Formats: sequence, C-alpha cells, structure tokens
Amino acid sequence: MNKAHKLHKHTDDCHPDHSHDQALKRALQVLKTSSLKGTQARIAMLEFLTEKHGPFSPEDLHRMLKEKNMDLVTIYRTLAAFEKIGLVRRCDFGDGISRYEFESEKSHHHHVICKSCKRIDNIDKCAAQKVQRVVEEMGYSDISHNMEFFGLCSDCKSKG
Amino acid sequence: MNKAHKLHKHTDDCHPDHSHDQALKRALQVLKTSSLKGTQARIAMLEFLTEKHGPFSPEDLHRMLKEKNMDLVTIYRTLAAFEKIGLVRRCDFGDGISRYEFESEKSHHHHVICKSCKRIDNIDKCAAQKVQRVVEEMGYSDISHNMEFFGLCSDCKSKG
DNA sequence: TTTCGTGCAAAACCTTTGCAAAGTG
DNA sequence: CACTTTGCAAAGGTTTTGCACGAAA
Repeated sequence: MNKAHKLHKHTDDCHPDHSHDQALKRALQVLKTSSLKGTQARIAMLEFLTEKHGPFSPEDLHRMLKEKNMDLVTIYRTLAAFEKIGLVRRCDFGDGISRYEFESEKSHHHHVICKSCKRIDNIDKCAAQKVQRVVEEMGYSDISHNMEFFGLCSDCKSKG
Repeated sequence: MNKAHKLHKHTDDCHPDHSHDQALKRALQVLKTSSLKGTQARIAMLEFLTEKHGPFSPEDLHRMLKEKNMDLVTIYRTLAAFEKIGLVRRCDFGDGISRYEFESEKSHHHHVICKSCKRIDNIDKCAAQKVQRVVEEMGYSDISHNMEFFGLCSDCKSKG
C-alpha cells in the first residue's frame, strides 16, 4: 500500500514576495560554511525546496526531480545532511512517512492536515514560542520543536 | 541498530496523586463503550499504561510485559485500537519509532527530549490551545495535535 | 590529488496482513 | 454460539549501510 503520498497543495501562498532566490543564495552559503560540497544533487534539491517549499517526502522529491536522475538514496542522505545543518525541518504527519520542508526564520510555521482529504494548510502563528520559554527555564538549550495539527476541514465536514 | 529505545525515566512525577486505578477504571469503561472485548492482553496493557504512563514504544511494552507472553503484533494491534478510541496518544520523537502514552484530559502534556542523553522531561503547559483556536477559525473541527521539543539538557551542556 | 558524494544492491528495521486457533460475552 | 482477538509466519514499505566509481575543491 502506498500511503497518502499525494497530498493537496497548500491553499495559500507561502511566499507571495518571491524571495526564493534570496533563500537559495543563503542556503548555498550555509552549505559552504558547513564544508559540504555544492554538488548537482544538492543544488537541484535546494532549488526545488526553496521554490516549492513543501513539505515533501523523499519519494515526492524523487518523483518530482526525476529528470535529474537522482537515486532515492541520495535524496535520503541529502535530506539528512540538510536537516543536520538546519536547512530543512522534518515534519511528521503520523503516517510513517517523513516529510521535509525548507526552513528559515521567515518561513517557520506549522500545519493542519485534514484527516479525511489529507489537504494541508499552513498555520502562520507559532505559539510554541511561549512553551519554548518554559523549556528554557527547565535548563534546556539549542531548542527546536515539532508541532502538527490534525482535524476535519470544513469541506469534508459539510460533505458528511 | 536498535535506536534509542531505552530512554530515561521521567524526572518528575506525572501522578503524585496516585490516580492510576481511577484512570484504569475509566479506561475499561471506554473499552466497553467502544464494544471492544476486555481481553487479558488489553487489560494488562491498560494497567501498565495507566500506572507507568509512558511514552513507550511497542517494543518497550513487549519487553516490559514479557511475563504476559504477548505477541508483538498483538501490542501493535492493541495500541492502534486504543489510539482510535482516544485511550492513548502517539508521540513522535523523530527517530522512526512510535511511542504511546496513556491519554486523558488531566494527563495531557508534551515532552522535551535531550538530543544528547535522550532523557525525557514533561512539559505541563500546553500552549497549543491558542494555536488550536486559530485552526478552528480556519474551519477545522475534531482537532488534535502533536508537539514535541528537542534540546540539550543542562547536564549534557555542562559535560560539554 | 585528495576528499567527499553518488549509484547500485542488499540489508535492516518497523509495521502490517492473512489465516487458523483460542478466547470472550 | 457468534464474533472478536490472538499468535505465528510472512510480506510490505521505508530507511540505512557497504562498497566501488565518479565528482568537487
């Protein structure tokens, strides 16, 4: 069974300001800083991720970048590398599939996934910051978080 | 490789009021209401989960309830059934392992996982409620959420 | 040139499924 | 007794690993 790989596109624009190229430049900079080589595969993935934003599963990326003839394994390894240096964030929608999204201060947000039609909406407000302060007070540093919401969207509700 | 299965115990008491048995009673009630049979396996798991609370992976439970001679598959199926009727909540710590925790209104909370020593602390404050209101305004109903924090605990920080 | 990254094949791992036997109400 | 649940075995799907070849600095 090929679970819920095809999820709806976002219903709102993540980047109405067309700041893709800036994000890409910064990303390539981070790559250098981390002494990772600027290979074709990595550049192709960063171009895609900064423009389309996500979240995408490794298989999604493999399919959507198939003209680049990259191995799925390379995509897994590249995403792991990107995650380690903070270029992407891993999302978990609870279906056993990892999804990744380009991460930057500006772009940080969370999602609601409709339990029925699997559509994804962005939530711009990140209330986790208040909790983050609590976590800091507990003595933690270098804090990150995951937060996803699940619900029934209005369309699915009205359809019964 | 057997990833981070052995996580530290919580460093604070979840239930200083010893309300295990009450929670267990209510859980068994929910079982009946959902027309699920009160089998040995289910009762053993509920006893364990209401007392020790979690979060536990299926394998954790299998190991810790090994005197009951339950098959791992039974544990998977039971957890799935419990999750469906809201008796447990699934947590994702981003390491590819599902962990489950007994869920009740009183017990609802989130975690911080130390990236280094894997210790888990509870966060009692659930700031997700404000975001939940935003999600409601977007038209969603029947909303649930996952939220986990990751950081470096003070012990690990001082050890370098 | 030296180090790092990629592709391919295979393995590891967690989770799910099918079916006969046993248990529950 | 009718129906659900369990155990066992096997399969499924995602992710990881090993190694030789190729690419980047």
